[in-house]
Amino acid sequence: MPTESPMGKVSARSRRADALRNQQAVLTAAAEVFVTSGVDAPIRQIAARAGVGMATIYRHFPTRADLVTAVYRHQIEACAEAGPNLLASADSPLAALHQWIDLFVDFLATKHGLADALQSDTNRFAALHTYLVDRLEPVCAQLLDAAVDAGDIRPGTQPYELMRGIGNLCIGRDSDPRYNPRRLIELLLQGLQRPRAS
Amino acid sequence: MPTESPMGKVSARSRRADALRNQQAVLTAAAEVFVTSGVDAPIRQIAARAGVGMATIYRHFPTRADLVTAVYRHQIEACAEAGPNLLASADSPLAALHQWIDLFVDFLATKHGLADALQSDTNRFAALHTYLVDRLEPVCAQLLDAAVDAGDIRPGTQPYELMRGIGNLCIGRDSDPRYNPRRLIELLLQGLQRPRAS
DNA sequence: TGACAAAGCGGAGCGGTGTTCCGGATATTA
DNA sequence: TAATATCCGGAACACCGCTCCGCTTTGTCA
Repeated sequence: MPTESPMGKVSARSRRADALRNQQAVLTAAAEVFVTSGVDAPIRQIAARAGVGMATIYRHFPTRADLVTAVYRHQIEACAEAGPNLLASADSPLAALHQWIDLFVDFLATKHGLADALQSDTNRFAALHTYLVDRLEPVCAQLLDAAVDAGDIRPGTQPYELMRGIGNLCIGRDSDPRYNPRRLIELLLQGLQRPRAS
Repeated sequence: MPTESPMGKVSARSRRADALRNQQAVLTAAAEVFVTSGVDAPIRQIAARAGVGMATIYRHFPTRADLVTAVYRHQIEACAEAGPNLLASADSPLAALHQWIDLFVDFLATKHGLADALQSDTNRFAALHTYLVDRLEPVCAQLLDAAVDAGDIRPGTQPYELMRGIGNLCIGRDSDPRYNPRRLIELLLQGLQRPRAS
């Protein structure tokens, strides 16, 4: 008998075996489809690849955000855990912040259309947005605070705003070779380092 | 007899009067609908408000981008013309750049979902993107060059990248009170002013 | 003025997508 | 094995972008 996870996130208690199998199949299929067709791929396509009906997907993942969150949960978790590690290993808090933002950008940039979907005008993907913020904002805040304490950057920047700005800058990165979000993010960090606007 | 406009943009030559009336009705209706429902409002809705069929809209504005461009052409034009004027009237090239970017942000921020749509992953709105860049990039380049020549900002920043970054930062501005794109844009400009990263 | 051709119009219809619903299949338990 | 709670599949409905074609309106010319 498996011990119940504290959050009960994927608790196997009293669930039929085929339901679990299907949930796994959906996750695998979704991960594959997202790579080629982006996170907005039609549900029918994911269902077909997983060999299940559409209702099965909706049953396990009521909103698209739930599905996307489940698919990327591990990578988000890894990004969150990297924060404190970088703070311990990097040469300076500022360097740690730099490297962590690089990780964050890598995550967003390798997911076809993820950044685009995240900041959409409506609240599609609201659940994913919430999860991402809940998990990563404290990490970003810790890195920011450390850099401020070390005198590397000016105080006053809100972690939520910074993360969201970085996410926004990553949108549509591959639609034009003239646009490279990393250069602008670098500029943003330069702005943070400026000691103080008189 | 009206003189033909140089670009032939809305040339009235050899067009039926009802066609012109309808085109105007569509533009008016679209402008109204965009305010409440955003630039992604269903074509049917705009058609109903204008009192025309959907085909009439597609006939005058083959793509959605054409319609949006026509609706906002005057404002884009005004923003383009403001560039040189600001350069002449502001205290410094840097101040002119600041003020012009403020205008640009005002334009984007008051259009429900415009920024969102502009940078979408696919090339919906490609025509609008092209028009905006063609018209505003030279203006932005002129302001940047002047600021560089005056020694106000570091060289090397591409106007296209800057404009696009600013546009991206304006996405989803009203979905969370914690997010204020202007603060981040200010940070970006601070980064530009930093004399030189060693 | 009146008729004719060209220009323009409207909305039904097609293809695609999200989401729901329910009769039927399946796993689990006794 | 039989009973039942659980779960499944895809048909069905709603909505949207876009096209197509029979019909209407307009401008023109005798």
